[in-house]
Amino acid sequence: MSSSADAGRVSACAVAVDVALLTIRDGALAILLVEPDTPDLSGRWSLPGRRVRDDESLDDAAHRALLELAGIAAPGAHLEQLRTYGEPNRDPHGRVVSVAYIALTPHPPEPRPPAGRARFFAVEEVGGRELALAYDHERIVPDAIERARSKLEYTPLATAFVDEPFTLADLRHVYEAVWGVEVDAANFRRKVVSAEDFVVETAGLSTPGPGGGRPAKLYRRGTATTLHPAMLRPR
Amino acid sequence: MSSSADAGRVSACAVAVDVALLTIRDGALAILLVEPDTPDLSGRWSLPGRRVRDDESLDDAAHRALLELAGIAAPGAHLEQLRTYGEPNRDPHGRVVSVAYIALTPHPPEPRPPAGRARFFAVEEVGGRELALAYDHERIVPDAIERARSKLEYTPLATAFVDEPFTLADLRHVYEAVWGVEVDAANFRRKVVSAEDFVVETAGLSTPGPGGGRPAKLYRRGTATTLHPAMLRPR
DNA sequence: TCAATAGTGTCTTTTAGACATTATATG
DNA sequence: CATATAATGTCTAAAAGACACTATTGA
Repeated sequence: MSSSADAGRVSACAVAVDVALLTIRDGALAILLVEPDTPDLSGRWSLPGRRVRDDESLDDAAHRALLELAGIAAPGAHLEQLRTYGEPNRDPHGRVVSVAYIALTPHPPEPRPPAGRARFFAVEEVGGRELALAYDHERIVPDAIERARSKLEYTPLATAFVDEPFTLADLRHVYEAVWGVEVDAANFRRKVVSAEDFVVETAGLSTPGPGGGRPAKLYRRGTATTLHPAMLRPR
Repeated sequence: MSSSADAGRVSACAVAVDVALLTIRDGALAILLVEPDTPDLSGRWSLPGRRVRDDESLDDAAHRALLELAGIAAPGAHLEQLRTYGEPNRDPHGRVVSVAYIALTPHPPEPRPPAGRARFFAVEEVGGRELALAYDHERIVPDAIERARSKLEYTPLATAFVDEPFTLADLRHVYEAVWGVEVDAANFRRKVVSAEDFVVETAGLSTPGPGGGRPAKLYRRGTATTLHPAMLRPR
């Protein structure tokens, strides 16, 4: 919007970003949380967040939050806005409007926080009572999880959780981990290969595990941005 | 996020809201634009936007922008965040982070701007060259339109464009206006009534127009938040 | 009556889902 | 050989879409 016209009661108002970094760990959806070493927060874990600098884009601030608070450089991770949380009293330190992001990455990059602690939690643990989150992150985290779950339905975003090249079993395990349900391998295969440009077949084959098994074809990400038809989760 | 820890190059940084108010006008999707009376913007139209006050929620600021810049009080309108636009140089007056909203309302409420001009444009006109938008609103407007189009698919949001009670023809005209396609009345009816809690039938009947015609059953909004199955637009 | 609009029936195609069968690897 | 995993085939049910048909109004 413009400026000049409306003076009003507009004063210092901070803009921050909070990042929900999601990954697949031990077959389950996991989220990165940090424990600030500041004494005033009674050991509550929170999403990594930083104030946005004057010369920095919101996306850049999100990457910086991951780097400075968890030691994670994830330049290739999928990063997208979740929504902006701006209730006047959401932060006890003053008015802070926070742009929340979700970031998706394959495998857990090991957190190396310069201060405090940082680790991945299975999302199942986060809902419980024993893990209290700071600020309004109790609201942001479920929003982030639901966003990931629903975007797997109508976008090819599941591929952001696997390294290339990948097998269709790898991709299916992503859906199973994020949705928390079993997916029929045969029907899954048909839907993935029939959805236009979701994945592209390579010439390679996977090497079977120690117990044997037929080698699987290897695939790479396709160019699609939405899935036709969608991969709907069971209702 | 927190505060105290990171000082950095964080300074004055304004937060604003911009609102894309969408409605159905003359059978087409229309958007509200305002023409600021400030001389420095060379007559470019823009979305109504306001800076967010210290004591005000983002949603409240969105309503205030509609009221102060277009004279439209739409307390019942559907209001939801679109996304936040925060590139460092998006506003020539300085760093302004803008939380964009979409608002959906039945019929065009007549704009009565206290200053400048405000009117609805069919969204088809906005893409053209003769209507230049200020700031980065050229990006926000297509995002808003696409959001409305896709939300009609998997949410009952079409009902936000009609007054209650409404006929299924009214609702179908919303889909046709927003998507810009014709929708088969028979199949549309079947899908709407079979989608759980999309609409609820009332006892009333509509009064036919001057040319006659069978009176239509009247419906109200149901309680669903998502549609099962979805109302997919033609590909 | 006719024109106009609402609502139902029916048929075909597409998609989803359950589950059996075949293919190719290891030990 | 048995076991494990990948890939295909088959059948049924659900949903989408085209379109004919019936129902109820005004003129």
